[in-house]
Amino acid sequence: MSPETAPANEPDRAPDLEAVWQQVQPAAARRLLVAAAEAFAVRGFHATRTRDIAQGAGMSPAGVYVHYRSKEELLYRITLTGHQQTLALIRTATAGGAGPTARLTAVIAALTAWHARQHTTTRVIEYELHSLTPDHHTEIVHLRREVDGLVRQILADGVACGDFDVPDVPTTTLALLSLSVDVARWYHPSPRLTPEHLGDLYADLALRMVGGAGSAAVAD
Amino acid sequence: MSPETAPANEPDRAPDLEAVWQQVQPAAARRLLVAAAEAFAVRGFHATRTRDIAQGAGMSPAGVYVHYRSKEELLYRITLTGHQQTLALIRTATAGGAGPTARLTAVIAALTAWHARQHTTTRVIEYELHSLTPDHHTEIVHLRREVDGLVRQILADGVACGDFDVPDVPTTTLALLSLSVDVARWYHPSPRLTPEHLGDLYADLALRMVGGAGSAAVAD
DNA sequence: GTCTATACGCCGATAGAC
DNA sequence: GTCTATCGGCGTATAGAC
Repeated sequence: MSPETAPANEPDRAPDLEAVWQQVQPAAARRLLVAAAEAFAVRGFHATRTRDIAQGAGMSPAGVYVHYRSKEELLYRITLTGHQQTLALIRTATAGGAGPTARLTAVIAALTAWHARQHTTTRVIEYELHSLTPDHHTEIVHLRREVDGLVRQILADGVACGDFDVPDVPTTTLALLSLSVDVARWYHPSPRLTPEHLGDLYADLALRMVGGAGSAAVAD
Repeated sequence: MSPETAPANEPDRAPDLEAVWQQVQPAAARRLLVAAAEAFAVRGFHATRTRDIAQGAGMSPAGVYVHYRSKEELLYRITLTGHQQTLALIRTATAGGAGPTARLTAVIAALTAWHARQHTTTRVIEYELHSLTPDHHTEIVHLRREVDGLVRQILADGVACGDFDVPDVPTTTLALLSLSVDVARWYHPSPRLTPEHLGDLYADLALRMVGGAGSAAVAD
């Protein structure tokens, strides 16, 4: 392989997508994960053939089973890692003991930008859950409950100290998470609407939704 | 079939789901549509076997092809009718020449309640688009653009007359539609959270998001 | 670890009787 | 219009050489 051309089995991919799986070793296992995530995101789990994944990773069909026991295990690894990263993201954004307003805007901005920048990965982890085995599905649902609990706590704190005005905390929590999650469904990269810009817009919308300070632009 | 028992090929279904397809004739074609919508919603298009659909409609596997040319045609009919009903819903809610505030709350309440009550159907029409043939997919995307345009116009009108404060109309339109669409993903029937109640809650959230009157609770 | 070749079951769709 | 029977093809996963 000459230095001026990329190897044939390393397709030219968005660097962001590779970055998510950087720590996966060996390289062949990582290429398979990335290829699987791309295929699952575009076609869905059941419409993706193991041949698609192998070809995307520059391998023969049989090569998949050296690194993973089944197609479902690929989905599981993607989904598990994705949810762990989502949780880490939220915990980072809420750390430091800031007030509810700062925590809410930080979380929504980060979560939204993550769903936009990694829309390929997040499309899989948000919309292909039902293709997991029952055991794996149960495990992921537990992680999703943690996500819900962390955001709900911010709203509860904001209501308790009077910063927020929220008639129905559980449903508003769902609505806020809905906004960010659904970004994975429709977002495509655009110079007009970068992940960071969208994150800021959505953080502002979130603040308005909870009746927080800065949301009363109309009252001026 | 005795009068006190339901016929074996008419499973005990939510009446709401039957109501959506009431006008489809003959009855066998309707039963197939309903069975397909249920199966597609739970398992997804590619994980659903024609045998599942036939069994759900109380027919043999071959019976499907008397009424539909392919499994994809079933998905297409469900998706097309669903989008037509969505558009009709929005047009009804915006009719009458009311102001932007009344139109927005009516549309969001109706759209949200529709996604909740018909979460089985809407889960299919919102999340299985990618399994349509290219031609059918293109046709549906046109209908979706109409939906987007109708909601965007409400926001534009509200901004023009000063009722709304929206920094980015296209993105806020997407966010509002996101909220309602995503209901199809997570909603399940609950006495605490009826479709109508959720619709009212979301209409209030929508008004806050656009900085409309009644959203400035914090400013008092 | 990667390949070629293939086993084996499943699925969409059709044939043809009634 | 519905059935029984079945075709042809595809797709996951494995066997075994290198």
